[in-house]
Amino acid sequence: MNAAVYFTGAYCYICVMNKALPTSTALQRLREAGLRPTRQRLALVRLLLESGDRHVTAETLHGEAMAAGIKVSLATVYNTLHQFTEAGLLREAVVEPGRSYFDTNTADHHHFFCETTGELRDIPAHHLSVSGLPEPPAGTEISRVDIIVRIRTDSAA
Amino acid sequence: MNAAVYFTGAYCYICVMNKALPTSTALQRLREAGLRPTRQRLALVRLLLESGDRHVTAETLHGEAMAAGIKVSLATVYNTLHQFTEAGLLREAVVEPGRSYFDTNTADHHHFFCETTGELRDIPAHHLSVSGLPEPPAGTEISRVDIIVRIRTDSAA
DNA sequence: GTGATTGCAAATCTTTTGCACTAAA
DNA sequence: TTTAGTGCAAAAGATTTGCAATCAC
Repeated sequence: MNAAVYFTGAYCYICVMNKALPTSTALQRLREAGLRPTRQRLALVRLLLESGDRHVTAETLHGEAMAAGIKVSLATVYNTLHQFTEAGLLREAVVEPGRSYFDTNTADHHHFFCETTGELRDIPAHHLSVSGLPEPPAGTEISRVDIIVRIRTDSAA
Repeated sequence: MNAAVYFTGAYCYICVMNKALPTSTALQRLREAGLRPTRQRLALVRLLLESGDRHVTAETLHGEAMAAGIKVSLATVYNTLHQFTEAGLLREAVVEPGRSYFDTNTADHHHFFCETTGELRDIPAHHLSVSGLPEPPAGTEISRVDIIVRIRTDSAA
């Protein structure tokens, strides 16, 4: 990788990269997904995957990118999140009307959603089991079962 | 109830009412909910509760009201749906980003959601059981568990 | 009458899209 | 080059809000 390529304007891309996912891994992920590794995608993959399971909205990820000095437009963040989701790098979680969360955990799992704070937390699928699921209506097949455990902070009077 | 009160302009409110929930029941529901029984609320309660379990969006309910000759603005439909939900007459179901469904079934239950058609169908809670639910994070309590079984029509090649 | 409710239109918020420009291969 | 990707600003939806007019009590 050529440092010069990533040194743009007022910020040093390398500094951001140092703390993030190794470039090789990020590149590999994009290649596997069949997505051209552009500067923006590379930066977003690293932000997303550098730490463990994460839940972001387009808005929050865009904010992080800005804070890290990465130049990327909100429209591109939206587009990229959807491309990543289609490519299987992310999963979309629908828990609130009017807001989409994207989840870096693509394994089978479920969620705690705190109605008070808006925080989303994973529940590994192996913790849970559902029984008594009725047959899906004729002519349809199950694509996924989502369980959302809605919680709220104890009402401390 | 005074018929004259419900005879407004170009349509006969009574005609609409004949096929719907008895007025007494609709009135009672609103009274129980502490909501002043206005013409619009009365009409919407009846549309919502006249038949069994229903799933509506503000848009679809507004369309039904229009078709039935009931004068009500979309903004009022939105406001009313939320008032009904707060009052426990309805439940909100979040299944798709960018669209809120309201469910006339307020009993404990879950959903099939068809990704192909957008159709929502109830699964009575007694059909299902979930085991292995982890303790909610400290300081929080569970308010509800939502299970969405996402289905799609068989991919007939 | 008096305060709650409604309608309308404008505002807000999230998300998508069109198109000229830029960058990867 | 050649084509994919990006940024911006405008558009598109869904939902909410402000305020004057209207309605229930």
